[in-house]
Amino acid sequence: MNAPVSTPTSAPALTKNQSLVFDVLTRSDAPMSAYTILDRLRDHGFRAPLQVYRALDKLLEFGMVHRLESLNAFVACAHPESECCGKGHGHGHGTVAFAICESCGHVSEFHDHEVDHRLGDWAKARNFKPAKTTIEIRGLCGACAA
Amino acid sequence: MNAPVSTPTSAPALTKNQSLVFDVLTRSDAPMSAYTILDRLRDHGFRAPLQVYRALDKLLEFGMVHRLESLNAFVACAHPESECCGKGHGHGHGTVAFAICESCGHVSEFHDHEVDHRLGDWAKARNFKPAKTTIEIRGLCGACAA
DNA sequence: ATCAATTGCGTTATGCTATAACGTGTGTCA
DNA sequence: TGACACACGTTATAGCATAACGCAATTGAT
Repeated sequence: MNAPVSTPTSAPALTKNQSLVFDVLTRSDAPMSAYTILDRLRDHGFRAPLQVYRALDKLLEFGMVHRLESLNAFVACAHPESECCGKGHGHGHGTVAFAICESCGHVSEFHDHEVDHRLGDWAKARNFKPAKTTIEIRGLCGACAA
Repeated sequence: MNAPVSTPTSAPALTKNQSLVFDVLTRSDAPMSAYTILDRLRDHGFRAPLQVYRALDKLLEFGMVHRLESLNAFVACAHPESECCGKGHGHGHGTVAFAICESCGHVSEFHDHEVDHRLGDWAKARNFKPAKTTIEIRGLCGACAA
């Protein structure tokens, strides 16, 4: 009863908890902390942080959700589906960057090949093997800076 | 008695607590959490986290210490003193990037003009006003990847 | 000189973020 | 059918960070 339910889509099948967490994040305009997600899902039977963290772990693994390190919060991935520069396997993009507005909370997700390459070159020159790269710009978005 | 003590150097004068925290970070090979710093300084009279956090806030403000967002930890700034590309005011560098080895914990701090520019251009094109940019690459350093 | 503003400090209490450790149920597949 | 993998639920605990109080010392304008 707790196994993932297969769907007609190409995306990985999500379990009930994973779907609930993903839906909440998708509907949100701003990043959400795990505990805020938990509160949103109390009516759906969520009682403990682990239920959220376990779902988030899987969603992160699937590339459907990103963690914002400077905020200790999470956002649904903004890439529609099959964006540019897949890494070969199914899910998609390479390193992604975020611009986070400290006034309205809005987050813009973007990708820059050149930045990716420069960081990759730096690593290669030093035999550093990157596993995960975080790029987050905090500041004021156009609307709030006006 | 708690005021900063002036020194013959050009760096900002540090208070006793600030010096203690900075010294501990400087001597460390790896990033340290605030609570680890606290434990190292119990013998010097530190009793509470706030003593550490307050010192860290100032050191961050002075640009003498960096916070690693993906680790919730802190490192002393590796820039000797007057590196390239100061931002006009005294303390120094623009955006800095970190390569963090997940095996040995070593952190390399570096700067890349090109990356800076690309991210700056992205922001400018969207009227986004950057306040602070975080770039952290986690992976395996040359020594550990071998 | 003196008073107000500022800054650093110490303490207690609290809140937010994340994981350990245990046991249950279910689907898969040899 | 039994071993395995995986999702789940629960309780407890660990780790990171700040609020709110009050005191001491320095600064600097009057």
